[in-house]
Amino acid sequence: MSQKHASRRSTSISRIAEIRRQDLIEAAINCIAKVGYGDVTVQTICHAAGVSRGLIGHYFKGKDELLLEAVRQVTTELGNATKLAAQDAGDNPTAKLHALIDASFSPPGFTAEKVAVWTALASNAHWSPELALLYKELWRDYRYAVAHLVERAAQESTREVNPERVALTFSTLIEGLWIGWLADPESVTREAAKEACRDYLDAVLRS
Amino acid sequence: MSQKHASRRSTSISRIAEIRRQDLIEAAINCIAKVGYGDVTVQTICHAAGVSRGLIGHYFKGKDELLLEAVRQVTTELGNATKLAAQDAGDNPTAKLHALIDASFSPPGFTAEKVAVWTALASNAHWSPELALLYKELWRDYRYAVAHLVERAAQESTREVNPERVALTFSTLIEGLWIGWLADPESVTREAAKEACRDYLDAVLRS
Amino acid sequence: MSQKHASRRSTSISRIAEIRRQDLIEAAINCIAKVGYGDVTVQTICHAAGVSRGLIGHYFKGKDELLLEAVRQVTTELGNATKLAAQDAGDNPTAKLHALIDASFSPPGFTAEKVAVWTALASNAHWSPELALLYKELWRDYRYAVAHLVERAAQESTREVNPERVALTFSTLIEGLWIGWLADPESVTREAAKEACRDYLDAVLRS
Amino acid sequence: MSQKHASRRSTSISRIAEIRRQDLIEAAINCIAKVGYGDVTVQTICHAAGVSRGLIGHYFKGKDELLLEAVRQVTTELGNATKLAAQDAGDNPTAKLHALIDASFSPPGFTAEKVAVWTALASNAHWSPELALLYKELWRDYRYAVAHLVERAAQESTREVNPERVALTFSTLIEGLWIGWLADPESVTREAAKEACRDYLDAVLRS
DNA sequence: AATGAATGAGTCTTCATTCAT
DNA sequence: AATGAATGAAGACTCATTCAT
Repeated sequence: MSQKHASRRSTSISRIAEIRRQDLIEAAINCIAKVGYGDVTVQTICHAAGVSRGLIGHYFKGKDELLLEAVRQVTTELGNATKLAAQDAGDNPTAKLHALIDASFSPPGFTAEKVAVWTALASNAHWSPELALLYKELWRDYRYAVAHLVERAAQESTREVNPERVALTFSTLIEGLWIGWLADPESVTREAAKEACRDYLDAVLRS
Repeated sequence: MSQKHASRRSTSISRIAEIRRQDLIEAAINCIAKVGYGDVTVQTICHAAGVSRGLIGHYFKGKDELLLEAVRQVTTELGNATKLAAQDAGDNPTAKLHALIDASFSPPGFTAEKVAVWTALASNAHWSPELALLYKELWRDYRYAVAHLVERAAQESTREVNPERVALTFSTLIEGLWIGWLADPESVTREAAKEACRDYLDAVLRS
Repeated sequence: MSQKHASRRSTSISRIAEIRRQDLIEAAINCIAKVGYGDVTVQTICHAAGVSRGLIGHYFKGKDELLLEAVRQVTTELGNATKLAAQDAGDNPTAKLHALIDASFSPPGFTAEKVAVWTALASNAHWSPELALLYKELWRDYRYAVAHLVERAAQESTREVNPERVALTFSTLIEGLWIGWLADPESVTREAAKEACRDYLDAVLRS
Repeated sequence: MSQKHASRRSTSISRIAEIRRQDLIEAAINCIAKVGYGDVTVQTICHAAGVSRGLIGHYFKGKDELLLEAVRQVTTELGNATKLAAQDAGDNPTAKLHALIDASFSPPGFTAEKVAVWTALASNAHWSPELALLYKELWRDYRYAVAHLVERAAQESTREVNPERVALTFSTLIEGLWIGWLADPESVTREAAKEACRDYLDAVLRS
């Protein structure tokens, strides 16, 4: 009984802690999207999270760690949404690739917040070892999977393709469209982005 | 004689002013590339330019104006390099497009400094009206020209292409490769970037 | 019990905030008196208050707001001292006017700090909308009350007086004596100031 | 001949110098009136004078000296205007005193610029030895003269007056009205100021 | 666990002054 | 004589972090 109590209390405590962490992370994500990665402040985040300024120190080493965590979470969610979309697309590799395109420019993977955070990740990786590492690993895995799909899809085609290069182009195009959409949403609408990706894929894979 | 003297003196004075402005702009560009757009400080820039901190106020309204000017200069130089490359490529539209690709990933258009500044421009446009305006105008003009080239190039092909969409994809791919190269130079080498662009162009334009 | 605790804590917290605000305001007042309104710095004030420079931002929007608050407090205290003196003087309007004179050149209404701050108020109102507004309202109310007293006092006299004009002269004379005392204390002693005011009042009100 | 030339040249040079000094002094006066004593900058003054920033060093030790010179000039002009008015008023001491009142609130003695500068003088004397000295001497002489006039005027009256005290009150009232007019021109019009002074004088001197 | 008071380093900006031309 | 380029000190303000409660 007392054990149960203790464990229950500890669970509830850590649960609260986890909730607070999550609150702060989400607040950080929203703030990045709202004011830009470079203009996010601890005060901004804590205000958005509805907690006091000092609380950040209880759950994170500092502002940088919180921001890194926020980026990590966004990228994880993006990855999950992508994987899920691919899984739901059945066995056909071409269909899977098209599902990736769809998922890349549709919620929940594609949202203003996620794109803003991703843009922050991509554009700051060069000066931040942590972000750089995260960035490289994410694309490496993604490109590996895409290359595999392209390879399979290309077998149906008579054309000769370089799967790695196509994967690089494909992923870069998606990232470019994200960043372009953020900077100038009028020129890069979601539909236009999808069509651009589809066009590319069709051109590369058609016989 | 005295007129000549006066004019000579006034010229040399304004020349000094122009030189200092240029020094500061170049220092700003180098600083952006060195420490990142968000971490550039007045001190950093002035130290890089070899002048005192207060001098920035003599030639610019403030830090923001200097940074904007730096971005403007880089984009102008990039645009010039691009136009020059296209001009030198002769009349063939396809050749011109390939020249654009080459120029986009070769000095002097393509340098670490320029890519860093462009990345700053693209990733901050969403939160800065000035940068947003600059960004939109640059790509609008670029895409207009590329679309025209694509249209002409496509006439030789039997395929049906949407010049505007191709121009969007083309420009986005280049920008994505720039940003990707900055974030992870190992994955996106210059050659790989060029080949990715060429691949795309060939795939789209081939009959 | 827990409510009492909570309320006590919240009280003590807000009390600290109020104390700090008051500390800073008083330090500001002392600094104005010590170095002059134009030479007061944030550093000066915070040093005088025994706190760090950054603290000013916690309790005030900035230096200007703190200075305005300091002026406001001094004028309020001056007004209170004046009203209290008038109240204590009984019903006789002439006695009340003489009480005003006494209070105007005796502590706690009349101190070096208060006079310095008032001088700052009067001499800067022309270029500061906030100070101008404060200044006008203070004198308007004061003159209104004095005019009323003069009117009543004049009924005992056979002379004809213009209460508003007397009130203006009276208040201006007091202010002039304050400023004159600050600039040259040897020429305008407290006693001389009082006698000057009494002289004026007697001359105007005597039959 | 050559001597004449040299002397003429030196004269014309020093005349230019004198003109420049005067330009700067007048510009300083205008700036004090325009932006306030505390907000005057070297740049402001030199711009108003139509000369370059560095020129101030050629004619004055620094900003402080120029400002002091500006104050000195204004007070001199004020004194001259006052003396002239008294002289023009004939021999009657009462008439002279009324002439002083008139001159105190009429151009050229009374202008916005002069009042602004005088207010700066009075309100800063406490923290500036130079201004304090100037201030004291000016009023000392003025009060001495006024006391003399009051003494003579009082001989016509049956009342007993303290000339020094009246002179103090008189001068303080004028100063107070100047400062009050600057701070709140609506409450202290020129006419009201004159009438206040006349009222006081009449009340004190009437039998 | 949570607050917010407090700090102090860091940033931009202003400005009087100096000096080479 | 005059300019304006250049400096560097000093100012106000922001902000991440620490810590007592």
